[in-house]
Amino acid sequence: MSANPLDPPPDRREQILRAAMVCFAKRGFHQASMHDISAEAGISVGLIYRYFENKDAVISAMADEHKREIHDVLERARLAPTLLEAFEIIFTWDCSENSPQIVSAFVVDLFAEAGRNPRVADLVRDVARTAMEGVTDLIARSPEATNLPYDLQPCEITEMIFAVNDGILMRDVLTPNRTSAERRERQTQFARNLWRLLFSAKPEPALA
Amino acid sequence: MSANPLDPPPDRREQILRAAMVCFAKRGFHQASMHDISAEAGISVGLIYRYFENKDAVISAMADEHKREIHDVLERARLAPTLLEAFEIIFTWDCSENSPQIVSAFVVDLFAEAGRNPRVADLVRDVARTAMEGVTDLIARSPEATNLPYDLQPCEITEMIFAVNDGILMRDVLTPNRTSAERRERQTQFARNLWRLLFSAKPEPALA
DNA sequence: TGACAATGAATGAACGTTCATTCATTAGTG
DNA sequence: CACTAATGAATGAACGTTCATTCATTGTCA
Repeated sequence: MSANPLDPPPDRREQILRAAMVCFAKRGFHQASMHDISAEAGISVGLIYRYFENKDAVISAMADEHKREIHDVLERARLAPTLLEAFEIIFTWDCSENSPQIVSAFVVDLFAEAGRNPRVADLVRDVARTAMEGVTDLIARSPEATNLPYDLQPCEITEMIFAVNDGILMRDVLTPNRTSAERRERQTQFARNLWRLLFSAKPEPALA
Repeated sequence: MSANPLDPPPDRREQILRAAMVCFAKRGFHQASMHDISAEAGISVGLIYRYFENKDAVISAMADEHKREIHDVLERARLAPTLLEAFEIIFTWDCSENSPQIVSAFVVDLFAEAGRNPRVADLVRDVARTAMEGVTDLIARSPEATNLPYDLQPCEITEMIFAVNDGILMRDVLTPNRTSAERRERQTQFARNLWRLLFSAKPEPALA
């Protein structure tokens, strides 16, 4: 039952954060108790306080992880060969195989928390700003976007992209029993549709 | 200090729900205590229990109010002379003059709660479904939408509209000190941009 | 007075946090 | 190596606080 002595010692911080993610997604920040988290992690309550000052510190650490994750997504999107593929990466970042629908519940809660906790709001705002700058840059560099439709500003396009992305994420919490593959499929479709609306020339011109 | 005897008797239910909206927006469902609500309403704690079975019933009643409000918005949008004006009504429904940024905080919290409370999820899903059917119908009847762009299905268009709308609402909690007028202006811009992307013919065709 | 509206102190459950204690592991010593 | 001392990760009962909920009491008006 006990760990093999050759195994590396468990990374408690990581273990606690993973358990906290599950509990927060399942019950929300303030309804998930420290006992829930310790039980999910398979450790004692007290041990959490060896690695985190208090419950708020756990929440902040998870927001930090979220920030790092978004950064990674942006990096991957930057490396995509076409703008459409970059879109697809951005729109499906939360469709991980091993954590179905946990991310969206967590992020919606994170925004709700940001609405009343200024420290969390600063963190989320910072992530949002960085991500939007990255995407604006992405669009500016792409050959697809040399002729922007109408007189839309680049930042307006970015805002539209993020609004759509966040909107999907928000609605996702209403359909909790979709598989990762289904969600990925659906969100890819959104990415394609938005890309066509924004950047592709009309294939079938209007009758006039 | 006491009420003028000629005044109509206060509608306690309404009074409590208004106070609850303020408290929920300020602190969230589960951090706002019944004492907070009673203080905000200027009544005693016990009196709340004369009008609501428990705290969950208050939350449900507010979700019901939200449903009725969305219904009203849809009705007003249906009466709008043009589709663009209908869009503007839909996109600015939460920009009430007398309750700045309270609505968005509440709705984000409502979605977060829906992610873990099946009864709330059912309610929100029901609102969402009705609203989307209404908008799909709105689009189908409008002369602007006789030539839908590309091969977008009507329901895909509706999903795009709601994603954008919810996305804006979600991001709104990050900028709490915008005035109602500023938010209205901003959201009207989104409505116009999306409308142009979806329904207006390209004024400047691509070089090819 | 009777009927109902309203109060707010009391209750007990649940929570975040603390800390005295345990014990496997490691270091020190001959 | 054998034996003991020191370490600090890990535990979980206990503490003080907060909260939703109850209900005996008080106020109001016909």
